[in-house]
Amino acid sequence: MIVGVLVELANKTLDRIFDYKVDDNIKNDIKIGIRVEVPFGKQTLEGFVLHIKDYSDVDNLKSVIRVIDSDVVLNKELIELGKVMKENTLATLISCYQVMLPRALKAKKKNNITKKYDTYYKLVKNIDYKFNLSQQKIIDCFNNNPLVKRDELLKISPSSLKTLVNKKILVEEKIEHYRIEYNKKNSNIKVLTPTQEKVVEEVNLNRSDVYLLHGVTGSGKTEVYIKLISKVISNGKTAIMLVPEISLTPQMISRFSEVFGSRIAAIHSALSEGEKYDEWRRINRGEADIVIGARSAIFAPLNNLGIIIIDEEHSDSYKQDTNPRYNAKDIAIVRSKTNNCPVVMGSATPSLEAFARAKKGVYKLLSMPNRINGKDLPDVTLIDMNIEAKKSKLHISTPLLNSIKEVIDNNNQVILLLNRRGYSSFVTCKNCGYTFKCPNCDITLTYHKTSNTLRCHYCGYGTKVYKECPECHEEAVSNLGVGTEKIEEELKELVPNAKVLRMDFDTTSRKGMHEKMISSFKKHEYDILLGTQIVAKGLDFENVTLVGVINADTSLNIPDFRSSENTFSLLSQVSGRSGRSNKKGNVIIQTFNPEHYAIKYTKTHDYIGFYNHEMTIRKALKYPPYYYICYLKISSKDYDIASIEANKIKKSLERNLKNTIILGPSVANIFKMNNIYRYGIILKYKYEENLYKTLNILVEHYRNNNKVNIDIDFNPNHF
DNA sequence: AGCACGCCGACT
DNA sequence: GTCGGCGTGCTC
Repeated sequence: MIVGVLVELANKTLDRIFDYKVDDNIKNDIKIGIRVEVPFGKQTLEGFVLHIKDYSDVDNLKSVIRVIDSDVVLNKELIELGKVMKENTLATLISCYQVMLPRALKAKKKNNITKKYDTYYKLVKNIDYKFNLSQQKIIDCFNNNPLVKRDELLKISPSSLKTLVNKKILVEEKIEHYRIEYNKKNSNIKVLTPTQEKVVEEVNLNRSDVYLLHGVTGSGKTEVYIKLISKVISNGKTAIMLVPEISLTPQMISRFSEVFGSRIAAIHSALSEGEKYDEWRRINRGEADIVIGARSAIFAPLNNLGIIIIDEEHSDSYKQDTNPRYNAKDIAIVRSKTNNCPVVMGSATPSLEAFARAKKGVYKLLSMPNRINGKDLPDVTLIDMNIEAKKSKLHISTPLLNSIKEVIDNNNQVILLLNRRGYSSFVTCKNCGYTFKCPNCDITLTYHKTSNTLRCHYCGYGTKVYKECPECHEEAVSNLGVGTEKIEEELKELVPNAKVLRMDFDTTSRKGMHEKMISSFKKHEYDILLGTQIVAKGLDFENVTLVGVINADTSLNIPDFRSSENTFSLLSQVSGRSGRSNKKGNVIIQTFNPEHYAIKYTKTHDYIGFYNHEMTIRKALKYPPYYYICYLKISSKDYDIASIEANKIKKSLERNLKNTIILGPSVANIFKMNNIYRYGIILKYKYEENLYKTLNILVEHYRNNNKVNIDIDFNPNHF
C-alpha cells in the first residue's frame, strides 16, 4: 500500500503530494483524510493522506511513521472543497486544508490540545471481601449505577477508595467529556408574522439557490432563520449559520440553544482551542446538526447539509484577509451546490454586489420592508457640523446634547457612536470638513508623514499638503481624530448626572467583558452606551430611544471605493438600534457633509435610493459590481527589486490580459513595513478568459524566488 | 521550513 | 592554507 501525503509546510515549492509506503501493521488504520507522521528530509512532519494507491512513480519510498487519527479529519467534501479553494484563491493547498480545522486537528507538530476526561470507577463483580463501614458506603453507590464519578466517591472517603482500588475491587475508567454544555431545549419557535411566514415559504429547501433576504433593522430576520433551520432539521438535514464575529454574542447563542437544545454547536473566537476541538468533534460525530459561527464555521464537517444562512451579508468579515484569501460566501455557494441546498443571505443593507445579483435574478430577492413591532423606523435628524463647529469647540453639538438630556430625564437610554478613525491617516479641514481626493480615482488621499505629501493608493497620484483649505480658505487643515475617552470626558462635563459606559476595542478585549457590558447596559445600570463600531451591530435594547452619531464622516473619508457604502451601512445599522420596542426612536447624526448622498439616504432609510446613486458611481469609475477586482501585492526587502519586478509584472500582465484594466504599480497601503517594500497592482475586469492561467504562470514563475513575494487577492476588502 | 552543498572573503 | 558567509536546491 502506498499513500499520497500533503505535508504541513505551507511553502509554494512543497505544495504537492509526496508518496510513502505503508507498513503492513498500520495498513488497516489508513483512511483518506486522516493525518499521518512521515519522514521528510531530515525532519518528521505531519500531513494529510489524500490518496491511497498501490503504485508510485517514485522509487525508494520512505515509510509512514505512524497514523495520528482514528476518525477522518478531512472528509470527502472538504478534500474536494480545498481543491476548489486553491484554484480560486491561488493559495497553497495545505493552507486551504489547515484553515478548515481547529488548531488541535491541523497537521502541525507541537500541538498540546487534548481531550478532557472524567474519572469514573466500575465495580468488579463476585468479590469476596469484608468491607468496613466507609468502604461499604462506597460499594453501595454502585447499586444503581454501573459507573460512579471519582469526585463523589472521594467525598465519602479518599482512603477507603484508595484501598478498594488497590485491592482491584474498583477499576478506573476514563470517560471523555465535552468542555461546553448547552441548555436543554426549553422554548419554541415564535409565531411568525405573515411577512416572515411568506419569506420562509418562498425558500425552496431542495435546490441550491441563493436568496438575498433584504429586511430592515428590527424586521425579525433571526426568527426567519430559526424557522428555516427547524424545517431543515425536521427533514433530517443539518444547517450552518454564519454571523459576523461581533454579533455572535452569548444572547444569540442562548436564543438558539433555547430552541434547538444541545444539537447546536457554536464556534467563535471566545472559545479556547480545547473548546473548539470539542465542538468540532461533536459536529464531526453527528452529535450536533446546527453550527453557528463566524467565517471559518463554513467548513463545519456536517453531513447532509440542508441550508446555509449568512446573516449580515454585507459584513466584510466573511472575507479572510490573510492566506488563503477566501470568502465564506463563495465557499457557501460551492457547498450549497454539492449538497443541493439553499444559501440564504440576509441584511438590512445588502452589499451592492449581492443586491445587483438579486436584481439580475442571479440571487432570489426576499423582502421584509417593515419592522416586526409595526412601528416606523426612527426619525433621523442631521446636524450640520459646519455650523455647529463655529459655535463651539465641543464634539457634542447643542441639539444632540439637548436630546440626550431629554431622553435621560425620561428614564430612557442613549447609544452614541463614535465612528472610528480610518486605518490610514487622511487630512481634513477642521473648519469645513473638506478632504483631499484623487482627481483620477475619487478616493481620499492618504497622508505620508515622511514626505509630507498626499498620495492616492490606487493610482499613485501625489500632491503636496496645503495648510489652507481649498474649499473655505481657512488655514485649518489637519489630520487629528478623536477617541472615545475624549468624548467620555466631554459627556461628564455636559451631562454630569448620566452614567456612561464606554465600549471600544480597548475596553472589550478582555474575555467576557463585551458580554458583561451589554448585559449591564440592558439592565439599565448605565444611561449612555458610548462606543465605536461595536455598538452598531445587532444589539437589541428596548429602552434605547436615541442613537447619536458623533462623527458620521470619518468612515466616509477612508481611502476606499466602498467608503460610501460602508458609511451608509454603518449609519443604517446603528440607527436601527433606536426604538426597537414600543417606544418611538430617534437618531441624530452629526456631519460635515449633510448633503452627501450616503448620509442623505440614511435620513430617509432609503436603501434603494442609495443603491441606485452608488451604482452610477461604480459604473462610471469601473468598480464592483460592474467590474471584478484582483489585487496583486509585490513585496521585497530590496527597494529596487520590488520596484523593478512590479513593473516587469505589469508589462507581462499587459501582454496577456487584453480585457483587463491594469492600474499601478503604486505604493501599497503600508508601503514599508518590517523593512519590506510593497507595491500594488490593481486589475479590473468583467470577463477575462486568461486571468487564472496568466496569474498561475506568474505564481509559478516566482515560486522559487525568495527575493520577491507575490500575493494575489481576488475581490479584496481593502487595497 | 530546515538542511546540505558549494563557491568566495578574513583569519587562527 | 581553513572557517564561515548565505545563495541554491531538495525533500517521497
